[in-house]
Amino acid sequence: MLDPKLLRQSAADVAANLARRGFDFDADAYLVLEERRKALQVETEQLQGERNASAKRIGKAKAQGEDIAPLLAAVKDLGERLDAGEKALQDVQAELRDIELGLPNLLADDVPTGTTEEDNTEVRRWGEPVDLGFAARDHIALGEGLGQLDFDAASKISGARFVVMKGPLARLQRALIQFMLDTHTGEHGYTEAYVPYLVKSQALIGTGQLPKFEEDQFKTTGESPFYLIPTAEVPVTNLAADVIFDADALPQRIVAHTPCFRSEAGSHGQDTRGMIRQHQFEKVELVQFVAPDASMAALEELTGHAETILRKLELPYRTVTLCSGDIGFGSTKTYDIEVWLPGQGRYREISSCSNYNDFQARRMKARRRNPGTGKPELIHTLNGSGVAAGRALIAVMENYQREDGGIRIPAVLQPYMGGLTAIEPV
RNA sequence: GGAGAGAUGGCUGAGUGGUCGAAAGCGCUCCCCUGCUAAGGGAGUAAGGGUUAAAAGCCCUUCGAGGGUUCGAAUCCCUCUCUCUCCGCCA
Repeated sequence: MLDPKLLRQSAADVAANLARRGFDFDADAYLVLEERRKALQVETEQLQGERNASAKRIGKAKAQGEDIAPLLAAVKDLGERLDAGEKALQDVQAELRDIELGLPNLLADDVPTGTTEEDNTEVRRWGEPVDLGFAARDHIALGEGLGQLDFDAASKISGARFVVMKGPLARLQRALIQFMLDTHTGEHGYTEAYVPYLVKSQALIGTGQLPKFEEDQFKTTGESPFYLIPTAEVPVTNLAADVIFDADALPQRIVAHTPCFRSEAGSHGQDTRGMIRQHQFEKVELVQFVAPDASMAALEELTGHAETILRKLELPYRTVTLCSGDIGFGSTKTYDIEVWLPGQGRYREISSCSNYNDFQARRMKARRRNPGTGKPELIHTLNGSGVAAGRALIAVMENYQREDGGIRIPAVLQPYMGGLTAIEPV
């Protein structure tokens, strides 16, 4: 959510910024509504003040044994006027809130303007795509060739966009997850967290998936349904909801491994084969709570933490700044890390690292005490994949494949694989 | 799943219809005093919002959440959520 004060005072500037995203914010309509809110609120609060004053008067009169009948008569119609005013005010405020919850975050100045991923700008590249010396297979051919990746079995059980893994390949994903968690906790100062995978709607409102992206979520039935988390960002970031951190409590860095559930509404036809885009996948997520002036530096740092994983795995990657048309709803600036996939002959997203500044914090009332004034102020939140485990598995398979269909195990993963150095074809 | 108890400010904890945003203690901040010295005294100390260019001031809201009764609700009524205790069941 954007600062309502900013919306009131600089609606046109906000509209101009959001226009870079291709988002149309009707500033004039908002301001009209805002004027109405102002009038109604002033009026309603005045009536409330009257009610409070007269109630006090009646109380005093009664205590002194005076006749309160005339006082009661004087406030006879106050209740009705107050009810009407409060109702009208509530309606306008709800309308304003609906608009505000639907507004994306303001873009940082250095976010490139563009419309599609073609317009993202590369900021750095690490490693060189390896020349395998033979025709690279994709992860599907490799996994099925090993008999350890089974899309048919998954489809029988759950349908499209699921996978069953078996044997060393299943273990390899687990190894990747353990390796990532250990690296982030051991070397990058993150605290590991285990969190719920089912959350209330309020949590998704806090991080920005709701109300706008309802159709992307899986949810349970019932009167107050649970939502399946689309990313650990949701439960982890909401740890800061309604919290006022002590002045010296930030930054906080939290890492969590969770499965992620996405309906992939609107992505029909995209990546239908293989396990690039699944309804269920594993991810290690990095989240940071930082002081308001520290978030841009933290974004660089967090992106570096994710990159470290790929470097240790010796997977070639490039890092891009998402352009205004490709960046996510709540982010002010996002780096995507794209890993080289020989089977596809191109770089594919394996991590997305975003600075939300106070956008999520305002929605979930995540604050800290300002060290100077002692007053509460909104913190900044960041998150990034560190990294997507399913896609990391694909990357390892395709980059470490041998001509015979076997897969070498990256050195850093071997301890997690019981010393295994390769997955051998049968 | 059954029975019971509870939810108040950073914490402990009073408060069963009015002068209560809320006693007292602890903690914290500032000031003063000081060889009864890991002491004493004083003042301050919730959050959000409106009005304002901003501040001050003034006002509004909030005692788990929502609804109701009332001129007036922390206090009465209803619904819900959560926590704790006991029983049952269970990874």
